[in-house]
Amino acid sequence: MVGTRRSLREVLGPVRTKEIEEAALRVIAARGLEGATMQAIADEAGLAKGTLYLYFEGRDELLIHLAESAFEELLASVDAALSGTEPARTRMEAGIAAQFSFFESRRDFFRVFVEVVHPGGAASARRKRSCNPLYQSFVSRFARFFREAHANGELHAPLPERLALFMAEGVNGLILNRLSEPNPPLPDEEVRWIVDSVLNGIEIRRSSS
Amino acid sequence: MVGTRRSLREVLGPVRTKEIEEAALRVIAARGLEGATMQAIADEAGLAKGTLYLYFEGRDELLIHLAESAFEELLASVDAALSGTEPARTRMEAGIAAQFSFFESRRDFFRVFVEVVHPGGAASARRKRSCNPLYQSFVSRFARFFREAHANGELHAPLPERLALFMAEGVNGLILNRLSEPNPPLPDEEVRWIVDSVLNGIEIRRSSS
Amino acid sequence: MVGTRRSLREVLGPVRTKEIEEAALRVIAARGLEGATMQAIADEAGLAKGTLYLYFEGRDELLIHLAESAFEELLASVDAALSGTEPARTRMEAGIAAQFSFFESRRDFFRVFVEVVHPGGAASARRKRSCNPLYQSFVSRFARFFREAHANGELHAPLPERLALFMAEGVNGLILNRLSEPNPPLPDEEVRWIVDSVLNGIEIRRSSS
Amino acid sequence: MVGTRRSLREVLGPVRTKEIEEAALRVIAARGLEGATMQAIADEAGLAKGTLYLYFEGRDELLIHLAESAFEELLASVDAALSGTEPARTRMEAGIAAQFSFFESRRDFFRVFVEVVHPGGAASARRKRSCNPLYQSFVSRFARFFREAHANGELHAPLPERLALFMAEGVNGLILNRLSEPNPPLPDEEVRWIVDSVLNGIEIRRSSS
DNA sequence: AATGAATGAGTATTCATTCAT
DNA sequence: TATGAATGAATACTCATTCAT
Repeated sequence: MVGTRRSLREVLGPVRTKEIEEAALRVIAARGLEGATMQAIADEAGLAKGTLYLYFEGRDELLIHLAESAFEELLASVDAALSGTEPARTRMEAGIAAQFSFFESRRDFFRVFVEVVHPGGAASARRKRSCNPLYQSFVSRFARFFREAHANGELHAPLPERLALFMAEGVNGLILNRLSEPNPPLPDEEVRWIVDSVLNGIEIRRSSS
Repeated sequence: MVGTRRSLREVLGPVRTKEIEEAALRVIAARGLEGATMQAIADEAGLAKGTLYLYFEGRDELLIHLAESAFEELLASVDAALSGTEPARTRMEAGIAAQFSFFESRRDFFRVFVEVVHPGGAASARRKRSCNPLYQSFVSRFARFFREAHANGELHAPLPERLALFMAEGVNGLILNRLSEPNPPLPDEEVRWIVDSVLNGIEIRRSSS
Repeated sequence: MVGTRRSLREVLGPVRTKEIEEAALRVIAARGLEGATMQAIADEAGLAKGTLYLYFEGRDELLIHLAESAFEELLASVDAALSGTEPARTRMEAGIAAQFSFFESRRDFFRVFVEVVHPGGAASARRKRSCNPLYQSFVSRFARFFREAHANGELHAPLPERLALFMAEGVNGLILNRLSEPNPPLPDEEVRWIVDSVLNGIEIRRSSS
Repeated sequence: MVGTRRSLREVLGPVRTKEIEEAALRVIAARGLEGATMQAIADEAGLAKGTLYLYFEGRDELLIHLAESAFEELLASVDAALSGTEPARTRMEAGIAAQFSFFESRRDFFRVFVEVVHPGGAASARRKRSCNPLYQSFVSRFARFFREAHANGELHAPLPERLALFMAEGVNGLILNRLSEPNPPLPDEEVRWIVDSVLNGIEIRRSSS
């Protein structure tokens, strides 16, 4: 009995936490990051404003936690995509496709991601810099992939970290752009085109016959 | 003499405008975009709050003007770099180097750039969406370059706009990253590496003997 | 008990609203409409500035609500006075006495009344013009009275709306004047004198013997 | 020569003063009293903001002076109308007609009149109470008229000051109302109706057969 | 005498956070 | 645990007034 009670509490906490996070996500989707006031989140969650502070220290912590939760998903799906025994090209396509689908399915969260992630961005005075590691760990997945493929002799990637960052940001730019495009191409096509361009290069080499 | 007097006054306007812009830039550098309150900018400029409103209609206009001023410089230098008769590789290196040096010399402004430019970002509700064209015109310089090089047979760039965006964002990512690196490589090296990677591709093609 | 608690909360809203309105009234009395800043009202109410916004959407809404609340009282008492079966003279005296006592007991609010009511007044750009109907409905009570008395053959009032307005403003002028008079006559005397003058006329008609 | 110079100065002062007052009047007409900022008045007058302070101590003094100037006109025309040897009814009609035409020809100024004149009105904290006398002197013209007509045996006006005030305000109410009427009657008709009502009274007296 | 750049106190309003219930 | 009333610091913006030129 006592055990039941205790576990109820222990279970309720994470549940409420999740509810609040999801409410916050919906609010951000609808009204932007700036419009995501504590009141708006509380309303959306069907809770009182003060209750939010029982589960999060404050607004900043809530947003950071939001980003972290989302990132865990992203990392998991990128990891799954990049690992395996297929050729590097195949895995790279899968990894970037994962990046695409993550942000496409949460396009509204994308802005939070961008803002929370870029260190020193807008509200950085308040927000802890510690959000950065999130992005680092995302990028570093690709970096590891490049490093291994380089070691394998599959890819020529002597600067895997930089390459990973370059790719990640370039892809993000494309995804962001898609948000404002009326009829963007299918994600898969875009992924294939990116990977193809980067792997093959875009320079036309004249055959010295 | 009278002419001198008059010109003094006429000159003061642009000077103050510039002073304020520079103060704003410094504040943004130190405290982020959100921390760039009118009071903080006025303090930094050694002026009274109200004085700012003699030169700018309001905060939004000031920030937009800031971005525009900077962009004009960027566009001019990118244009100069990309035009010419040298081979595509050379010009591309020059163009990206221009992008590098622009942001390296104004690294603090980078954030404004990013935020003002990305439509829908944090404070976008207030800001006019019209800032977007700034970024568009920057990217479109590279797009045009790719389109022409594609027509020339110098590059394989069937989707020049997307490629330009991908490159621009990728490069921005690298620049941004440099801000937090203790000892970043020389910009020129980094530029060469990027261009090389993109032009040649990173896949190692086995000779089919 | 639980019911008591709940009703406590539900009761607090109107109470606070009333408190704020009364504080606002006091401030207006002491410092004029323009001096009735949100800060001043909050101070007078013993509340924080922000609290005011929990009960009123903003300054304009507060002032309008103030006027409306007061008007409802006025209308009710004028209605009661003008209706009935007594002779027109008696009811008219009662109606004007109601107008008198309303403004005498709230002399400080009089200014709000005047300003809020007169369309196009000072701060009218902000305020919705819709306040006007308040005054209209007050005047129209007298207009109806005159119209009916005219139909009855009790009074000669072929232009009841104009007459009502003329009377209302004339009486207001007298009330306003009383505010600065050291020893104004008793309201009742003044009312009788007004009604007498208007009903009998002031011209001395010589008997044509 | 010296004399000429000096007189130039002496003449310029009043001229500028007049120019500024007229500019102020135009601004008030167009933008309301609250919109009559020093800048707006200066622009309208084709002068610099600072110049206004050479002719008026400040905004309040300017507005008061404005009211005073206008009142002098009003008083003169009312005086002319009320004096004479015609019967009281005729002179009273002329006096009220003067009041009508004054405000009809300066309808935009009417609001200033109302606000500046009513002691304790909106901005009264700043404005000196001394504006009141303006209104007093206007009203007192009618008061004197009633007193004399009472003494003459032409009118029954035992309380001439109150009657004058009552009439003045009542008439003002009608004028003000005309501002928002689409097709107000001719002023002369309205004047005749008012005077007739007040002189004859509106009560229908049954003949005691 | 005339200017207009500079000032800064003052305004309404927002919202993260606290705490008594 | 949950509430939501209360808070007050912070923000953008206005405008009467001053004063060096």
